[in-house]
Amino acid sequence: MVLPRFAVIKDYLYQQIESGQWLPGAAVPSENQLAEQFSVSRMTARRALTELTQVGLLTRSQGAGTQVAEQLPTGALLEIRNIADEIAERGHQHRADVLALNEVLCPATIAQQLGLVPDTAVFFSRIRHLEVDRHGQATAIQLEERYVIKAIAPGYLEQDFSRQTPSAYLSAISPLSEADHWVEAVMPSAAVQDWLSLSAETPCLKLSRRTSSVRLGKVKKQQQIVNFAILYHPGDKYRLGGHLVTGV
Amino acid sequence: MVLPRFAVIKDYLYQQIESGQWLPGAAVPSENQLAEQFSVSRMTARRALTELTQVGLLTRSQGAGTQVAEQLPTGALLEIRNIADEIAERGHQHRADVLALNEVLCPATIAQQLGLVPDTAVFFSRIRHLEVDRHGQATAIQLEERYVIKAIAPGYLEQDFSRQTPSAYLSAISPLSEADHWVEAVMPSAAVQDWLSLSAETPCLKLSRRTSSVRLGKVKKQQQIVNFAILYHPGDKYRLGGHLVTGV
DNA sequence: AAGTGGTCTAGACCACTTG
DNA sequence: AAGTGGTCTAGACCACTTG
Repeated sequence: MVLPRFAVIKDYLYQQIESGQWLPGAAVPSENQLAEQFSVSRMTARRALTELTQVGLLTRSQGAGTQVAEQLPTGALLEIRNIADEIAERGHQHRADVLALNEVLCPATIAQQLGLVPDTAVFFSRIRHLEVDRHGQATAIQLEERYVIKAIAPGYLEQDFSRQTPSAYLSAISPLSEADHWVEAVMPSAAVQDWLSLSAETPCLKLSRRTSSVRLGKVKKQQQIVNFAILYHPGDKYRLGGHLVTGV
Repeated sequence: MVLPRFAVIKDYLYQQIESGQWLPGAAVPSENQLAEQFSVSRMTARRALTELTQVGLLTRSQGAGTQVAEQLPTGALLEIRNIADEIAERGHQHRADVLALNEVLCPATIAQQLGLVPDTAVFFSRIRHLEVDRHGQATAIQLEERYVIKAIAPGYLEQDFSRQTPSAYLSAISPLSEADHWVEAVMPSAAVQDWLSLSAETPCLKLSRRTSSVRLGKVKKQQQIVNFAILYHPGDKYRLGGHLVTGV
């Protein structure tokens, strides 16, 4: 197995750091030093340094040099999957019941998230997502409540969300987006219990998400809040899973 | 504001995709075509393509060309922060009470996570993390139960975990690591209620994490499971927050 | 056979930080 | 003033996919 030259240098740097030979904050050889040491061009040495910087192992600054990054295991990441994909991956069927799809006056708490004044008219959808197994047994695993800025998706109320999820529809409309989200453990309200067929003692995983559409300008980034969604999951039937480098 | 040439090309490609002019799966101009179109060298055009590929906007394959990536908003990410950092960021004090620090015979459920046979001896720690505000008011926000492979950290039982978190200690010992984790909503057991001073009706956010130490070999990656941790958080006093591109 | 992306070179000029 | 990283060029050779 022949590694490209830049990969050989990456390996070398990686080993020095992983083994603890180079501690966080330590100076790393410069592009020119590595180029000479490995008999490659500066561009090749540079590539090794750049790629390790991109994954967070090194920090670089013009004029000052390259260092081993501080505090590698700062934060781990949890992946939030699309509910329909997740179900499909388990080889099960996804079914969506549209419980509500209308225009509402935005409650104050939601208005705050959307950057609107309370009682502004917004589109609202409430959808129950069910997982149907091979025997036809259906289990409710997510209740989705979504508030959408009207101007963003004028045709929202005309969609058939039992066929395409609101998420898929909105993605198609504003392809690239940015999201803030957070997770809490809550006891379900009587209404949520009813919609998800839960007992009063089952806690829920509540995922809140605010999405913005992003447009990269020449100078600055323009953001436009698109929607706010609250996703409830039965605590005993759903997990948010993840996998990523770093974190103990 | 003068953008570097590769950034101008990135902007152009980004706009084509963001505006929907180029749909997922569509062919993107080749390196040579872009080089000519923007009057730059192939390496510069290549850089624009490479960087957009790294963030997942494009897919490339040797011989076949470059395409707009399918299913951009596939999964969002949630960041899991280190509890001590999080508290410090809010300008509060972190306090850790070591409730247990000893050697135990590994319960079957934990053994399965660690890849051990049940009843193997492992190190165990149970720590209560508290947030102390400006008025000296302390609130328990995390109960950490951790099972550590003995060979990985022989000195584990001698550490003072009220001063340095187990996470920080283990990071120092095996600098680079990889983790699987998942989040659930659960009702706390009587013991957990007691340790976190919770009422019986408060649900908990339960974060489970299995960490492996990783060594990149020339040919394959070697993994070594390091520890398994369960972190309980009061549902009404704690949120897992995140922010990242993609996802509606 | 022609075109694509992947690797690599030996130069260049620049902005920046450091002694 | 010397060294660093950031950008860029005009070439080269290669493995690979496609008509």
